[in-house]
Amino acid sequence: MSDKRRSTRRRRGSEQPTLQQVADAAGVSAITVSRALNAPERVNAATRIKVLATVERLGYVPNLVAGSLASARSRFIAVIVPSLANAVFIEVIHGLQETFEREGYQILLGNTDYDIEREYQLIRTFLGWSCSALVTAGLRHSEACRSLLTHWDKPIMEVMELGDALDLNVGLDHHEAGRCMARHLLAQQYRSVVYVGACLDRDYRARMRFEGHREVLHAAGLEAPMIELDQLGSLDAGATGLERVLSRYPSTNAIHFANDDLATGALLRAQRLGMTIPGDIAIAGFNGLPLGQHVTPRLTTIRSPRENMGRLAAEEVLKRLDAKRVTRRRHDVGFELLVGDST
Amino acid sequence: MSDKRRSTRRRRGSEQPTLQQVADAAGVSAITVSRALNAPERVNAATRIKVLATVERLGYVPNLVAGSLASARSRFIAVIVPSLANAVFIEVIHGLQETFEREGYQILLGNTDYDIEREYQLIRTFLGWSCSALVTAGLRHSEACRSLLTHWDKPIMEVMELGDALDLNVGLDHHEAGRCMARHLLAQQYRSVVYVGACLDRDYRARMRFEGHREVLHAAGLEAPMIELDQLGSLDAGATGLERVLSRYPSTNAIHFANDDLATGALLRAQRLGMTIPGDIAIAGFNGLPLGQHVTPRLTTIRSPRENMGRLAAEEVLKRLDAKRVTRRRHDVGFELLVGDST
DNA sequence: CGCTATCATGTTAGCGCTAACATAGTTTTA
DNA sequence: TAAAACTATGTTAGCGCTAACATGATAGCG
Repeated sequence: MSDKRRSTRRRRGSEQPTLQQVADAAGVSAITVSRALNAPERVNAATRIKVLATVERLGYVPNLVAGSLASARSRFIAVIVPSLANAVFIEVIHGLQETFEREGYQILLGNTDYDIEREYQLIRTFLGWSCSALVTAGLRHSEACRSLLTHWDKPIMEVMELGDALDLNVGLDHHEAGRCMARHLLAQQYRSVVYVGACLDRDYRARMRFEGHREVLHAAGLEAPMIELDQLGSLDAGATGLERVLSRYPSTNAIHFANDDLATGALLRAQRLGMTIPGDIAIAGFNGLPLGQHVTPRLTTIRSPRENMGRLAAEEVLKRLDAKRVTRRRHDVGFELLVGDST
Repeated sequence: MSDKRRSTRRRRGSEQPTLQQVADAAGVSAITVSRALNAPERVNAATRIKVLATVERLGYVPNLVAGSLASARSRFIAVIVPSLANAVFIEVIHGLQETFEREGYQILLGNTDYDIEREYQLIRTFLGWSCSALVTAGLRHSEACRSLLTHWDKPIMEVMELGDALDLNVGLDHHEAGRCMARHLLAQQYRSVVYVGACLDRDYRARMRFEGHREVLHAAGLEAPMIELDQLGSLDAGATGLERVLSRYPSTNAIHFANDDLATGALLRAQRLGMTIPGDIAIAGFNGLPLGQHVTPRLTTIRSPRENMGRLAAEEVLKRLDAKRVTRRRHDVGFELLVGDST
């Protein structure tokens, strides 16, 4: 029970060298190696070169877990999206990833499948990873989630939509987008317009667009019928949507779809059925995905700056992380009506 | 310099309670709280309930970084793909994510943009996070990357293609897929067939398919011209591809595209140009994306079981992590020729 | 030439958690 | 009924790294 009581009872998964071993091999202290790697300017050039050579020689890979624990911060950014099936989120993620990776941050990606409870679970887990910031899609969260986040002191970025955000906000006004398309359809003299969406309780931004749409139609003294599909945005669902409109509202002359996937699915189905667009029926979408611009007739839609939204969101978060500089909290990335030949 | 020399000099970002605080509040030791959370069956039911109630009451969120350091393993799975722009990888990721998340693993997603050096960098970083396993797309890696990985003792899964893998392998035979489609085109009596791909040096699986294709055409005594685009799979690139074929090989009667995006882009462009498919020109793709099945004529393509591939890969990795059970190392998920109306 | 300022590096003490061993209480077994 | 086996919980010692402070060397200054 003397000094002999050494501590050999330790695991050690692989035989990865540690910082200390690099330090010993280089003839410096551990902290110098740490600094040579993480804050090179704080180390004399000659020492730095010697240390980095040793790092190379031993094949040292820093244990980021240990580093994060010691410094109480990781270079993780939690990113939470409601779906991976939708190209929109992929592009936003892409914009985020590019920008964050350039600064050495790693994205932790979570997918809620449009389930607000799942968001809470994911956020809990992510907080446990000492993320440097959180980027999440949307402004609606569960109560538990809100209270968790209000006690959190790192940047929180809510993207996609605009409104009363917890912290930072980059997005666009979905009500206004819905109004915009409805006005366009009315201006084109369509009077019998159906809105078709999918799972609007979960994809509530699509519902917001519907509300804008309905407002405009009501203001013009028109009905605003709506059909809700139970399969989230897909070409298949769009085809189903078209058929349902045709059987339920046969006199319809325009369909306003909640997104481009649905709209394109409907457009392709209509063509397969031998219908003329926009002669027999006009079709409009939302998102401005490339697909809609490749079909003939080109789809009338609303383009949202998706990758840009990701990039801007990342930049704003980075600004905050850098200097805690006070930045504008809300950024409206806007949208653009893209008039194709389908309306 | 007596006992007074207490350690108050510690940061502590947010006022998150620690395991110890939960333990104190619940009147047990820290390890009991740890067990109540991570191995509930090792704690008496009454104690467990008491502890979990305290956890709830204090809003305790486990510090996963500390846990990972102490246990030398994180519940991270590194996943590396060459692109997010391609729906194929999204679907594989989806399959992986679903399966891994169910078992409480978190995916660390890396995107190489088809750059093999970038893969090495990403893997280095990911190893630093003590990932439990690595899933990467493809069998080709840089030398540095190979040597890094051969010294790593956790499961490595290479997906998408089949062959001489480092460890586990789930994929399909791209040479054979190329051959399969070429045989189909020959069987349909097309004799002047061009292969169109994009960035085949980076997307080398597309090149493998081309090689299979060429093999079959040569065996039939035919030329196998190829056009390489410099923009990765997109509808736009496909349209360009079509135009380039028409101008360079005007007598072509079938185009074998490296993937469905290209093929569909070409098909839609052909239609816009007023061409008949397959009358004027036949078009074939690869992947079996839904899009290709919604256009008219339906695209002839090869369906790969994408989500399945992700799911199977994840399951095999999990088996390994669970029990180190010896599993089959190589799984051929196969593919299926989907004869549409475009050939 | 003593004083402070700056630079380069080192020492110490944890970050919050869990593995491994230790201990006490309870049940089983021969 | 004592030893063995199991159950429930605790104690101890780090995991590998970095923050904060400490130290020593050199430079700058009037």
